[in-house]
Amino acid sequence: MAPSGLNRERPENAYIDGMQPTDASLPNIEDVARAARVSTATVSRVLNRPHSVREALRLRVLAAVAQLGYVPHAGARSLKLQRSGTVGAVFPTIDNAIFAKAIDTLQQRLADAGLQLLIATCGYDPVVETRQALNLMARGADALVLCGLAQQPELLQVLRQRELPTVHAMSWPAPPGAVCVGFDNALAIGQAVRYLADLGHRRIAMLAGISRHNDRAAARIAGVQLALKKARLKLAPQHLVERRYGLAEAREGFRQLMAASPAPTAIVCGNDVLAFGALLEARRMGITVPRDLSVIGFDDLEMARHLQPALTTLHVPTDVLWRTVADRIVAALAQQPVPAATEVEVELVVRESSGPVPRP
Amino acid sequence: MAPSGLNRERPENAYIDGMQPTDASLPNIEDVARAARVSTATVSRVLNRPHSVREALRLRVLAAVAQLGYVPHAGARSLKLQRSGTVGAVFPTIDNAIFAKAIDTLQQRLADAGLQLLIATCGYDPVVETRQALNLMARGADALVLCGLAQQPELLQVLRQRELPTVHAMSWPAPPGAVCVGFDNALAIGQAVRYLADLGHRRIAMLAGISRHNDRAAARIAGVQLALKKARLKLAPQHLVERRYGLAEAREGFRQLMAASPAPTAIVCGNDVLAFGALLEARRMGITVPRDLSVIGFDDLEMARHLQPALTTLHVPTDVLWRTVADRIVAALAQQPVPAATEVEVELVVRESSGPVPRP
DNA sequence: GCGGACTTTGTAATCGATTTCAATATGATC
DNA sequence: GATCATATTGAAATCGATTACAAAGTCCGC
Repeated sequence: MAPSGLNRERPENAYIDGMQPTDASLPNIEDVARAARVSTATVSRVLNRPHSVREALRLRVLAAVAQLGYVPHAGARSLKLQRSGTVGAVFPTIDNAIFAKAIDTLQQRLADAGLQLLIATCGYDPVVETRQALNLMARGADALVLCGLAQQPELLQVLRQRELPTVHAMSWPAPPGAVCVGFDNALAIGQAVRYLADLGHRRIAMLAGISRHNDRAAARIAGVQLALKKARLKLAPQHLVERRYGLAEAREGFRQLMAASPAPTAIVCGNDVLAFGALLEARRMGITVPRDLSVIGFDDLEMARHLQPALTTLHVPTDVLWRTVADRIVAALAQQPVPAATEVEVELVVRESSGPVPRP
Repeated sequence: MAPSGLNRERPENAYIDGMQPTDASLPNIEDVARAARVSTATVSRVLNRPHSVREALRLRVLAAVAQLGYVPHAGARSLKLQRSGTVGAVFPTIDNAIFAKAIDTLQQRLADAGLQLLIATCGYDPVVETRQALNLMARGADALVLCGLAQQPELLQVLRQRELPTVHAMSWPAPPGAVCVGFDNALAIGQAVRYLADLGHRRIAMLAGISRHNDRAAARIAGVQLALKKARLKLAPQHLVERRYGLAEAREGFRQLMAASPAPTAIVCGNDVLAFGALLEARRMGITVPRDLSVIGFDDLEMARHLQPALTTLHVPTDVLWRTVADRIVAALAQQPVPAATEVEVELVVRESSGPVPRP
């Protein structure tokens, strides 16, 4: 008799091969036609324009479809129709709530129009972005969504050559010939600077994202500089720090800014993740916000209103923005005219992390 | 002379149609063959097994490809090859860092194997999950990734019928015939309960996710109940609250738990988002964690270690888990044997949000 | 019962890439 | 230089769905 231990074989050791793709070919339209005793043309019509087939036949066909578990072959379909029903999007990363929300919205809105979203990420690297975009094209994407305007020229050229409908999101305006939905990053962040200056702040610093290869991050820095200039102030070199969009990096960058002399009385951050890091580190360092220091973010992630102190930040209407992106894609694929540039409004939301200059 | 205002036409009003799909058909393999004065077979070989073509010809073909901007038609390719190089995944949502990370890892790992990830979301609704999965299949997905084990039977049946390689992530073990990579949610959360009980807590409450249609949320509740029972305790009805995974919902649920009498001295949360909400609301209510109350999360999102107090939570090795999921898919598509169930280890990480029972 | 108008259905060509099989070129050997 | 083995290349069939066009069926009034 076998030792009972054999019955307790751990699942890790159980290899299964039922998961492998079979060689048993799937039912095709011809199988369905045969089963329903009609032609393949009729089957196709039942599936695509049901109303054009007499009810009796239609039901017979549908029964056959259900019985065989028939699913039309997407490849064959896209070959004949010359479109895949697929839209590609390249994001810098997915690991930031602002992009996660974007994907969520985009995906749902496209799905409503019968389109499937293909996603790729490039880690803020334009070379990878180009590769990913070409890859999506090769996979048959009918249209493309890209973030910002800092793509490689060769990619833009291929897109133009193939006349592939493309939308640039999150930047505005777009160069001639391009379609964009977004906002003016420089102008938007200027609101925060003006607000701080009006409160009496004179030593305003910036905790920025990495500006290289990122037109939005760069525009936000430029926007801060411009707004400071208008307020007859300037961004001291030691008051500008660029860091990756991560909490740990943000905390480190914050420490560096606060070590500057003179220390800033307000910090404008390149996005909310950086601002979260700033708030967290301020707390750890015993700096009370907003009494000792004002902190302002950009994006208005959900967490912003929940933190204590609640974060003053620039509210980006992510939902509207990405719904609009989806609408532009849908319109273009339906051969409808598309506005070249669409601006969404970014507003300063004053919460608890900002206030008047501290009394020395 | 035209008024200068005309030059300032706002971009919003500029409609462009260069974005529309053209009728000018794209170059196909035949065009390339003609341009390179070879047969289509040779072009195909250059692209798929370059080594089998003499260098002179290969270069001529590659030049033609580059010159025409030729990209193989994915549909035609998948039609002939009977595979699309595409993997579908249905996630409950993308708007939770745990899934965002998952997608990130999965996408990258699959890309390394030359596979493109197709993503759909179902909002924790199994009916939508089925629809999305079928949709992905119709789009030609060669394999599928699903979350948990609570799929509708009809979906599982279709998957089995088509013998489509499928991996269930985040649960363990799997029923016979299924492949899973995950962990035992009940056992994992039991660690947190035992730890609290050992610290002397007797009134332990749970802020859970919605358990309906979510085997993982349900298992976590069951795990808490089981572990409490082992510690000769039980989960009072007023000490169990289910809420959607959102900060606002979590805060509200937390208030309800703290209003119970007697109030709990520790709260185990269904995931980190709920725990974040609990910490934030505790602070707002003037409850000091961990002095007055212990809070434990589940997932170990990046934010967990950064909050103050840093969150004690169950660390889920997201990276390993999803890399393994990708590896299973890749192996299955390569006709290699695949372990039916793979367990990853979930460990309690004690930080600052938990401690001994408060002295009354 | 028949012509005409309209509906419904089927036949067969087509989309673009891959690959089998056969033909041709190349090189090695004596 | 002839022969054979090997390396390259090309012609044509094939994958599965859609649809133009033709054929067949249906319905109507007279």
